[in-house]
Amino acid sequence: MKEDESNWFSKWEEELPKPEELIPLSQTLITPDLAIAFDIGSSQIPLNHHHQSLQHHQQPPAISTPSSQPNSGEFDSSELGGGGDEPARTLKRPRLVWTPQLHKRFVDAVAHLGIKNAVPKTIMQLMSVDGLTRENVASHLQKYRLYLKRMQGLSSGGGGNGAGGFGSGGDPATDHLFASSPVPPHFLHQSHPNSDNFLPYMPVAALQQQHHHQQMAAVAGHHLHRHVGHFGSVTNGQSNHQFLSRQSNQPLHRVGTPVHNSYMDDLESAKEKKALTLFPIGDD
DNA sequence: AGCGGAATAT
DNA sequence: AATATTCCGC
Repeated sequence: MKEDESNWFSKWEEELPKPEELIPLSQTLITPDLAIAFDIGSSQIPLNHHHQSLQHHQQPPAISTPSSQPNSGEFDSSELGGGGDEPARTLKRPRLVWTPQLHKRFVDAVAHLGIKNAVPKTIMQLMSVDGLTRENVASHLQKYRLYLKRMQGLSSGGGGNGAGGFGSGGDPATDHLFASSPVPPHFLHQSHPNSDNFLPYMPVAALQQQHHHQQMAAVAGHHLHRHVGHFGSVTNGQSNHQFLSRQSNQPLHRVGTPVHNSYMDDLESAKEKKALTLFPIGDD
């Protein structure tokens, strides 16, 4: 059984996002509106591309909520109410789409924090995905917990598979996303009573092993990034290392160039509501 | 005052 | 169904 742990751990190592994989992650959620609003158009953030990124929703009726949004009167725009068409700077974040990659990061973060310390804020920090909000994580976490719970109730046979397959256990319609990442065993067991943190030691070596390849990480406007420096030690004597930490600052070359992944493309063009899709690429 | 979490809304 | 937003207790 201890092999289990080392085993999943090895897996975990392997599954660590490689630099290349991090890129798409980092050019995430900043909408052009936001970028503009922040005047950080300097860098890049090409989101304005036809699909793949934000989307203005239809704005809700009431104009209320005037109090917030210090729009600094620049685009005073009498907002909706009368115009009611282009809510120019009605800043509203696009819905976050939890891609398998993102979810994986989420799971990894939770796994390493231990269920106990895995709270939205901490998870968010560990994930260090730039546009990610605590609310995003909280919402996802809620759903994820339900998923885990449901799974514990079942025979342990079919639950946490996921790698490559799905439907194992016979629920094809199961939570698509959740089934796509390996759920660390301990998740299903129990909330660890007192001796939390099982992680022996983060083989940071493994990370370092990645050597300094082209560590291009951050890409999007590194300006308004809420990058978290690092997490030396959160609260409890958890074993926090700086494993996932990277990206954010590091103005490497702009990668937003020919990274055109034509994937679903207009697949959803039919839809009115597009959501922020971090990275269309889907591998694991 | 903010956070975490369930409830509720879209 | 998937996310977001609200509500409430700490």
